[in-house]
This record gives sequence, C-alpha cells and structure tokens, in this order.
Amino acid sequence: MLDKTLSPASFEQRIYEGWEASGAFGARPDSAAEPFTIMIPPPNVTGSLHIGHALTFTIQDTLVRWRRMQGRDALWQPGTDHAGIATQMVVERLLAGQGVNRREIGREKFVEHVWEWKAQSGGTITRQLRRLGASLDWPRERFTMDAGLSEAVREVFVTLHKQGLIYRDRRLVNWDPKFQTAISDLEVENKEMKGSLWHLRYPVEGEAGRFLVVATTRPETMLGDTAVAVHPDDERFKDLVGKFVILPLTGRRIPVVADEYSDPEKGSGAVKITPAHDFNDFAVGKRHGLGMPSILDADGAIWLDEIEGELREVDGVAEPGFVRGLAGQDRFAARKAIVAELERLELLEKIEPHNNAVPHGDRSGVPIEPRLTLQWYCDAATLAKPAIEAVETGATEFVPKHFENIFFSWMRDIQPWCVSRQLWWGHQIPAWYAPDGSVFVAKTEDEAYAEARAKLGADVTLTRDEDVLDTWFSSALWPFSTLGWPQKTTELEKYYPGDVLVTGWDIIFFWVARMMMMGHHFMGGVPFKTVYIHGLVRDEKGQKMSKSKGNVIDPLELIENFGTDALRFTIASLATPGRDVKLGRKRVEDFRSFGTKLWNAARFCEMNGIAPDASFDPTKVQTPLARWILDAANNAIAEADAALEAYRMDDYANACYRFVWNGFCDWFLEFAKPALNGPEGAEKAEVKGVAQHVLGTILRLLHPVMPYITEELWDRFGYGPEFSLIRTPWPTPVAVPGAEDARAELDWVVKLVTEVRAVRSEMNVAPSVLVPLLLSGASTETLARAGRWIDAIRRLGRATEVRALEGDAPKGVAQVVVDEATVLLPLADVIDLGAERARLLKEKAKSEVEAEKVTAKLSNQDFISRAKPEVVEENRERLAAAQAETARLDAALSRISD
RNA sequence: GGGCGCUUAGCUCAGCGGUAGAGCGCCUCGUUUACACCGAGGAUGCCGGGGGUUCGAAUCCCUCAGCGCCCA
Repeated sequence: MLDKTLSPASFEQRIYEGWEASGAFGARPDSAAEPFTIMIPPPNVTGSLHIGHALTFTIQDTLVRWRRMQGRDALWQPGTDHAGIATQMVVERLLAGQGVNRREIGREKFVEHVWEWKAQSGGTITRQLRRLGASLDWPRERFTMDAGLSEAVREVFVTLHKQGLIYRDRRLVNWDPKFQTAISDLEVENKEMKGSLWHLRYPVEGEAGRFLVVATTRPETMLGDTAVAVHPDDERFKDLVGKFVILPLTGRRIPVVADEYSDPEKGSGAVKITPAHDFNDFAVGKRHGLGMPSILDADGAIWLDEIEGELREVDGVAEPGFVRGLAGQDRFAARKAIVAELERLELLEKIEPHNNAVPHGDRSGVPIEPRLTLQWYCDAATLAKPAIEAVETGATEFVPKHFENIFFSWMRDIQPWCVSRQLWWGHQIPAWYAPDGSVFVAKTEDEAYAEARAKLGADVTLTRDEDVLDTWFSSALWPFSTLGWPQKTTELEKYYPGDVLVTGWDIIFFWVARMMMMGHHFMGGVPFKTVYIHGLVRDEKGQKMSKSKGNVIDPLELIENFGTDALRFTIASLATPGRDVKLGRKRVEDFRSFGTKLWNAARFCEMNGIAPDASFDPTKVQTPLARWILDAANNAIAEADAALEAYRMDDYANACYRFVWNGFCDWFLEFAKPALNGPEGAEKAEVKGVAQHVLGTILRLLHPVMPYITEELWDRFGYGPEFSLIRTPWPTPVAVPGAEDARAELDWVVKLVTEVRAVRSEMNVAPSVLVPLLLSGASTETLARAGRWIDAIRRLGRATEVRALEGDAPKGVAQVVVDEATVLLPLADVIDLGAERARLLKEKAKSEVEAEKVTAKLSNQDFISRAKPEVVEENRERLAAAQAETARLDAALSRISD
C-alpha cells in the first residue's frame, strides 16, 4: 500500500542511486540511435548549488530525460571549471586565516593548496546536482584543468599563435588592483557613483596669468598628463592649439592638441590627456604621438619611476618635493593630497558635484584601474566573423529569437580579448622567453627549447611566462575538449555539434559567444544548433538575489521541505521564455500539492486493484469513458511534445497539470467510481484497464520534470523493474476508435453535471438534498445518454433520478439549459422563486447580449464579404445557439410564472 | 546617448488578428469510503494612455508614459 502521505525524502536518494548504478544516465556512443547532446555549463568546481543552477539544470534535465525516453542517445556532459580568480581568492583567504601569504610559499606550494582545496570541496556541487535529480553522464565528468582539457588549451593557444590570432601587445588593460591581475572588459561592472568634477588651472606657457582650465573626475592622474585636448572647432581655445601649458606639480611642459574627443559641452571644454590611465586618452595619445608615462603601480599606488626624471620646480606651480612625497600613497589618498596642494597653489578653479560611471572588478568589487601592460591578446574580431555568420544563416538559432540581437551587438563591435591573467591558478601560458627577449610558443617546454636552440644556440636558457589564461579560454573549448579533442574520438564524431545549449542571458558574451568562435575555428562548425536562453531567478519581489540583501533562497532547503519534484515542477511552470523567474518559498509550497494530488490519485487506483496490465490494448476499448480518457491523454501527449519541442517548459508543465488534475482526477476517476464499485464484468475490467494504462501514460509524461515521484510510483505499481521508468519509451498517441462520439457524450455529461451543480449552489441547495432531474425538450440521444450515465449523474449531480419531464412542470423548479434540453430541478420546499426568476433573467440577458453582438457582426456587409467563410459560419452558429438559449430561458421563465 | 524587454483579474504570469485565460489568493458551501497539500460553486478585467491599419486589435503599426535590463 502507498503511504497516506507523500514523503519524497523516503525515496529520492534510493532512486537516484538506482538510476546511476544501472548506468541509465550514460550515453551510448556505440548505439545507432540519433544523439542528443547537451553540454553542461560547467559550474565552479568549488561552488555550491544556488537557485539559478536549479533553474538551468531543471530545464536541461527535463529536456535530456524527454529525449532519452524518445529513444535518442542522450549525452548530458557533466563537469566543472576551475574559476581562476574566484578559486584563487578563496584559497588565499583560507591561507591568510592561517597566517600564510601565497607569495611566501611560492607558486608550486600554493597551487598544491588549491588542488587540495579542490579535492576537499570539489565534490559539493556534483553531489548537489544529484539531489536535483540531474541525469548527467557522471563517468564522463570533466574538469577544465584535467590533463586532456589542458592539452586542448595548449593546442588552441599554440595554433592561434601560429595563425597570428594570438599575440602579445602593450596596451591598456582593466587592472584589478586587489587581485593584481588584468581582467577582461566583461569582468568589469560600471557603477554609477556620486563624484566630483574638479576644474584645474594649467598655466599657459609664456603668458603669465593665463590659464587653461581642464575638468577631470580623476585629478590624481594629472601626474601622468602629457597633453590637454580641445575641440578643433572650439573658438575659445583656437589660439592655444599648438602652444604649451605647464603641468602643475610636476612642472612638465605639455602641448595643447586639437582632438574631437574633447567635448566642448562637457566640463570646461578642455580635457587633460593621461594616455596611460584612461582608455579614451590612450586613443588620443596614439593619434598625437604623446608620451605615455604610468604613474600608478600594480596596487593602484602612486609610482614615480617613469616621471621622476622630468620633475622640475616652477615657482607657484610645481614643487618636486611634494610630488616625491606622494610616492607609494594609495590613489584615493593621493587624490586628496593633490587636490589640497592645487588649492593651496590657487590652481583649483572649482569643484562641481558629478555623477559618473566608475568601473569595478566584478569579483573584487574595487574600482579597476586602466593600466599599460604587456599582455596576451586574442584577435576576437577575426574569430567572431564566422560565428556571426552562423547565427545570421541560422546554423545556430537563439530561443527566444530576440537574444540574437544582443549576441550580434556585442560580436560586431568586439574588442581584442585579453586572455592572460596574473594568477597562479589556471592554465599557465605555453610561452617561453629567451634572455634576448624572443618568445617561443609551444605545446611543451621541450619543443620550446628545440625551437630556441635552433635559433639562438645550444646554451640558451628559457623562462616560462608566469601568467595563466582566462578561465573562459578553457570554457570556450568545452563543447569539443570534453569529447576528447584534439584526439579524433568517436564521441567527438558523434556528439559534436551539440543540440542545444541552455544558459541564462547573462552568459551570452562570456561563454556562448566564445564557444561559437572557438568551435567554429577548430571544429569547422557551430558547437550547438540551438541556444536556449532563460531568465535569471529573482526573489518574489523581482529583486536580484544576493547574500548581502539576505534574500537568497537555498534550493537544498526547498528540496528538504517540499521534495525535489516540487521544486522542479515549480521552476518549470514559471519558466516562461526569456523572462526572469520570480521564485519564493511560497510558490514551491503551492506547487507541491500537484505531486500530492498525483500520489493520491495513484493511491486510489491501487486501492481499487488497478495494476499494470501489459495485455491491455487501448485500440480495442469499447466504452465511451475509456475512449474519452484515452483521447484526452492523446491530446495531453501532443501538447507536451509541442511544448517541449518549443522549449516551453511552462506550457509542458501546465498541460500535464491540466490533464492530471482537471481531466484524470476531477472527471475520469469520478466517472469510474460507479463501475469500480460495481460487479465484476467487461465494463469494470475495461475501466480498470484504461485506468492503469492512462496512469502509466501520466507517469511517463511527467517523468522528465518530476522524475522521482513518477519513478517511485512506476516501480511500486510494477509497471516495470525498479528504476526502469527513466528508460521507458515516451508515450505516443494511440488510435482511439470512436473518439469523437465519446467526446461528445462525456462532454455532455460534464456539462450537465456542472450546470446542475452551479444552479444548486446558487440556489443554496445543501448537498444532502437529493433532487430528481427532469429533462424538457431533450432529444432521444440525450435521454439515452442520461440513461447510460445515470449512476455518475446521481453521484456527481446529487440527483435521485434523471428522466424526461412528462406533462406540466411541477411547482417551484430551478432550471438550467443544457444544449437543446432544459433540466428542471423540483425544489418546491427549498427554492426561492424570486431568486430563481432573477437568476434566469440574468442568464437570459447574457444570451441576449451575445445574440446582439453577433447580430451586429453579421449585419455588417463588409464582415460577410471579407471575413473568412468559416468565421462567418461560426458566428451564424453562435447566433443560432444564443437565440435558442434565449427561447429556452423564456420557456423556463413562463414555467415558473403563475 | 544607443538598443532591448515589460505593462492583461488582488498577486504571479500565459495568450500575440476572429466568443479575455491559468495558477495562487479571495468569498460561499461541503465529514459523497484517493486527496482539507481536498471537493463543489462564485466574484473580479476601459488587456498602461492616445492615435492609426483592418470587416474585426489584448494581439499589427505609430506615439506618449511608467518600470526593468544591456551597451556607451
């Protein structure tokens, strides 16, 4: 016997282990079945499951289970990434807690610590994914730092270098002073901040008393100014172009240049140019051949090495001693000191409040610093071209479509990708340097030496590049590196390209775009055919979840309390295309009832001896009830398929919900009760047969989204051996004889019962009062139906009997119109005739309004001539129905008027 | 500044040319032998405003407003 209450905790773990042990998740490279491939977006190896993971992996698992049941050879490739910065940060903090600094212990030791940390915490997320029910092919699990994947990284780096698509360049990067590494544009978040606009007076050379006022949001960078730019058309400064100003504090002589970058409307109209500390200024500097001294070090502190030599004293303007005193000061402290000094020198014109976007490191949270350094770059623009084309031609399609615009906008304006990071945790760049500065890029040290010796002689000593690659560099190779590339494996042959990539819109640039570039370049084709983009999970108020806000919800806690299936079903129901998902504990609690409903329906079946029967043939059923529910099941299967094909998780979940609850439970089981309670015989046998068949269909239909409860019921009922539902074929519609007649018949019964219940409820008739139903104007078919369904109607409509009205209507009846017939409920003792009259008049008014609306339409000549004929015909039928209804209500009214 | 999305029942959201929907919530009734995480019934909408196209607009176009996001 099934327990009275559903307790997911009692079977989830056992079932998952059963599936996993039986190899149900495994891809079958040797099978002839058509593959279905999804690459997992690799979570951070040291991370833990958050609600966003629950969303994306529920969607992926649902798709995978569905396709697997359809007979596809499903590969859901698992794995994790090494998350360079994040992981290094965690381990550094851990060591700091023990009073250890990574620089003290050195690179090798530090990396050992990271591997230890990985060994310790690396299983967390994969364990949690198991709790979510994710049917990943675990034996194929990969890690971006695995030997194989590392080989792929080296291969790609070396190849791209040979092709000139990876190169070293000295240009401005986004420098994170906290982590002391370059980061990519994407890892920078601009935050709107309240700041100031400082107006500084730069004395014009040779014109005593004349100043050029520049406006800046970053006065501390003035130490590195090498020009002042004004707009070429700006009349105010025309005579100054080509002249020089004296840079305060340092005494440097810098030119006034004309450049369109300077906006006459902004600030003072003149802008200081600091090429080594601002991206725009860097461009101006290049255009005008300006010097580019750096004045900040890796910590973001003042650093004078590059300007020390040119400091000179200028009376009332520059004082080398002051500048030297700034050395080593943090950029923000230096700002204060410099502003104060300029004020003292009366070179500060004014300070205006000013809001500006300040770039912050997304991991470190500190303002990033543009810094001139030598880094490795990838020529993203060249790699992007075929990737853009692939989306333009539809080789890869985004779902929903509009996300393609986001992809295009970024890809068409893509900047060189800085791929080197000044970290220790990651793939060390395979580049070696000779003492003379020549660079040897090779897959191994031996190869690098071989090349170096050939070029520079036998006794050359090489030093390897200290830096590692951006984590996304290895993630970009994921769709093929996990399949064994650069080796030519059967997996690579069979599972590349993948079918669909599922991820949130925030990852389009970081990962999707880069996989598209690398996939195309190295595999000669797109890495996946479809990119399904879902929203992000937000709290019930639509706020982004964050630890600092304290509004995060823990998927594991939800699983503990409501079960994995409840969480998954909730997520699926709310996952509307491309929109963010507002999710709270309450939503999961509400949706939990669906699993309970299914459990109880199954329990009812069990109590009535409904059990799997392989000999049952749905195409041979005779009773309208069996035909009707099989037809409804066909419809549910079709809806589920269509929804899943279209990546509409919400539609799929809702179609299942409606069929199970409003079809199977509300009506089928109720209609089945008389037969189930009745004598053994053909009818009862067929009802039981169809019940077990449809319950089995429901379990299969729901399995992708609610894997646990469906497997538990499947096993307990004995539809198959333990843990076999996951491998059971997906249901397909069956040919149902006489479906249309069955639908007409059962729909009529439903309508009759619903109408009778409604009028009883409105007339406040207690359920305990049983009433005969008298049919007036009923066709012989209707009377026959009433006869066939008498037991169900009695039970569901609280009726004593159903028969044709003979002679005059009794006094005091409530009446409802059902198709051509009018149903009379003699309620002389309980009915309020006034209320009944009012009710009938209201009904009549409704049908009259309907008739009027349709009449207006039909009397419009344009409508008759221009609308589609079937629409016109439909409206004619509607009019006839409304008029007939009005007539029957009139008759009903006259019956109760004395 | 450029671009995108959203605005439909109290809440969360489907629908995207042909009779306004779902879930939850709310109100009334209910110990009918699966289920109160239940059953039956009910109420609730100028489909953001304005204009246009069309025989017909929540749905297509324009415009305005508000909210959100992305990129500068």
